[in-house]
Amino acid sequence: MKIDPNSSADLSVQIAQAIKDAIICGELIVDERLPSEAELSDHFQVSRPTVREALKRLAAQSLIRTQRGASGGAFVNRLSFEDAYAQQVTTSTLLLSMNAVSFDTACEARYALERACAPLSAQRRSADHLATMRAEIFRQGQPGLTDVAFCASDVAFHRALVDGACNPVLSYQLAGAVEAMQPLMNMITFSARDRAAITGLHTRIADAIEAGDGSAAVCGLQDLESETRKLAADVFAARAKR
Amino acid sequence: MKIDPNSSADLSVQIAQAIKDAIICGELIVDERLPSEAELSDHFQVSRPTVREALKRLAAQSLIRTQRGASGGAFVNRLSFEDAYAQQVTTSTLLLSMNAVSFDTACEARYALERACAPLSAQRRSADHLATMRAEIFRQGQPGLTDVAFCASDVAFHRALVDGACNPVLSYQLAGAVEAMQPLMNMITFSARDRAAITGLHTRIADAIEAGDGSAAVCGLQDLESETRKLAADVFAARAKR
DNA sequence: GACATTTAAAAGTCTGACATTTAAATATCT
DNA sequence: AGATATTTAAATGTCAGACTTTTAAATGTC
Repeated sequence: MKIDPNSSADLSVQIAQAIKDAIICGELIVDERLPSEAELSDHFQVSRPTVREALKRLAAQSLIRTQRGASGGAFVNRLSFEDAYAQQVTTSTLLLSMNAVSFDTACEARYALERACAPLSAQRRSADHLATMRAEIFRQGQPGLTDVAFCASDVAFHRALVDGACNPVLSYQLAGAVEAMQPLMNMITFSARDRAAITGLHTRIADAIEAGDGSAAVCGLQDLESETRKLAADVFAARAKR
Repeated sequence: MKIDPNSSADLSVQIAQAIKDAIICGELIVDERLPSEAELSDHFQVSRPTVREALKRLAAQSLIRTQRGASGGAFVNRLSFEDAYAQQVTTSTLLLSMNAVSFDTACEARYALERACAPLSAQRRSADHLATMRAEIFRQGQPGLTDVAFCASDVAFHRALVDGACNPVLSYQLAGAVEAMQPLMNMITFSARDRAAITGLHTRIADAIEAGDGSAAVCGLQDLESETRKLAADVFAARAKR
């Protein structure tokens, strides 16, 4: 682990990168303890605050965790699926909100990816996944449900569908696509009729998953995509007219 | 933007979270300048190094950028697709390498997602995307190509396929799935015969994309997945025997 | 052997200072 | 007057050293 004293980049950036590289190339392995801040500042010939800034950068990416007290220090963190999932969701959400991504573009991506999961989910879903889907469908039919709660339930339904594929990598990759749509969906007001249409399609999809019929599930998702996009188009058109 | 003085969490974590929340909820908008470090430390009643650690955490996630000099400071950063893409790739790569994800699991996820892009790509790909695919196929046939270079070319081919869908959200979401496979693929040694089989399938896929035949491309990807998994299984079996 | 106490190591925080960068204000020259 | 050089001030980047808090391990006591 070395830094280039002639580089114009900030020291804390260089140090963070050096440690990150060491982790990526396997020089530092999971749960291994990094040298203490004092030792690092000595090694890189910088002050402790500078080392600390570098470590905070890594901590922000869940690459390390720190522990206080005797035998504490910074440890290489095993990046868990949960951590990666959470990162993926916030990054995707911000990406969409900051780049004026159209509803259609995001929607297309989401459903294209979900359709990829459907056949696997139809084959492998556990009873639990199916139960979650049914429970969310039931919730969506409840009167007095707010639009925000309806959208949240929608996301939960789709998440169960994706998780049904029993492939954690797939679940992780889909996290952003599914959850980042929620803020966009929240901009829509759902009439009772819209909700019924959506819930009906959800039922169709759940039935297909239950029957192990992947292609039927794909068709259901296809129709749900059309329905969602039509709905959004109507809402935006009405809003533009006003 | 407030922090809870009774919380047990580190101050820099709390401050970073407070600013992050302000960005997510739109209280701070893109390119807006945050208060100076001195003002922030005054506002939160903490020292400047503590504020700086918080800012470094945010900078690590590309949520802010800092600029030195007069009229410098920290600015809310527009999260670009490039930044998000890079983050996604490193996170996915680390996730796979640190969690002993099986080759099959990662492979399944990758090809399932790619098949989702194929029909869109067949419809929308530009001449440029197609040219890239052809060029990579040509490169893969060159004698004397190292295994690592072969894998890199493979990734470039698939990236062009995905980008052909002309949906930046899709490209971003696929980044991790496609690129994170590279280290896993690099563990395989490709015989001349293996390479020919893969390159042949690539040609089949490119032909289908060129013809605008989405389902043929999906079939090609299906076969490529089988081929890849078979190949990997053979390599691992041979290695286990030794 | 079980429990309480001490101790030391490490991260977390603070204060205050200095260095460096950079844009804007000011001064100077043509 | 306008262009160019200089100064200035504000902001981040860096440093040094001290103090606080947490925590596990060593030590001591019953």
